[in-house]
Amino acid sequence: MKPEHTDVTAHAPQHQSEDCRAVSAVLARVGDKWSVLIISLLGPGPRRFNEIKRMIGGISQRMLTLTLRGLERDGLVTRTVFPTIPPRVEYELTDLGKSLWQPVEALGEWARRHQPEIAAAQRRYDKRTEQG
Amino acid sequence: MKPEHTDVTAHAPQHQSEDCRAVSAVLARVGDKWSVLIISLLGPGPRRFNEIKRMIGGISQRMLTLTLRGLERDGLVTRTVFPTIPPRVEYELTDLGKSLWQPVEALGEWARRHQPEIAAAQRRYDKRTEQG
DNA sequence: CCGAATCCAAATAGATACTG
DNA sequence: CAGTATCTATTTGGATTCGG
Repeated sequence: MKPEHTDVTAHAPQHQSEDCRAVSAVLARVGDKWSVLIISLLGPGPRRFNEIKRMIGGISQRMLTLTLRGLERDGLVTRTVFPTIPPRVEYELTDLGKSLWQPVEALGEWARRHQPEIAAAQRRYDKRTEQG
Repeated sequence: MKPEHTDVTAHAPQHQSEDCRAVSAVLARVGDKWSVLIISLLGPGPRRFNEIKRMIGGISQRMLTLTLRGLERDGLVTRTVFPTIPPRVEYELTDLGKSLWQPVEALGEWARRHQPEIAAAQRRYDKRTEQG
């Protein structure tokens, strides 16, 4: 394992404004394959590990663990262990996570509305460029 | 090269709702390291290749080319070649791209506001977990 | 049930050199 | 100026096995 966590201030070395770097770094973190999806799922309330796994469907145990750890590290979700048998772990958005949920949903809304346009644009592009 | 372009409908095989998959796929595409940053930069108006490169600062020529191609394929930016010497190529948001610019800016706004909180959360987490 | 550890394949990103 | 080509390093992700 050892994800060797990245620092939100690390990325993008040179002439950028601080703002630009900060935005870029946060988005690089939150814009991985699963984070926004999980944040979106956690919006309505807390969820258990395998519950999230089932809802997403295409994620491996490993990636779910890694992604949740990352979100926890960023202060976006909390992880609560119930010492029962069998064990039970719940993940829930923090206040910070909830504040992120809103712009994420806005983006999700956009994606739902415009996904057909994007698919159409891709088909046009591919048709034009497949030896055209 | 050969990026072997991904289809927005490709991703996430199983039990998800169509919506969930669509959102996930669009976000996976747009949520790479540079796309949102470029969309953000292109909001105010068209830019030339090296202009974008300088503004971002930490991007390689190759990745800028690939990212712009992807955005063009998705119908989010247009690429206009001016047949002058030296050559000049301008990139500009399409209407679809402009409609995406708004939620992207919302996310950027969030990132700017909360970046210090995230950095702080990361420090706390790292301190707690560095052999704690 | 909720993970951690390990191994391995594939996708991604950077450096460099070259071209119209 | 705006790319393309190639080669390599790094990152990422899945499959599997193991443990509390």
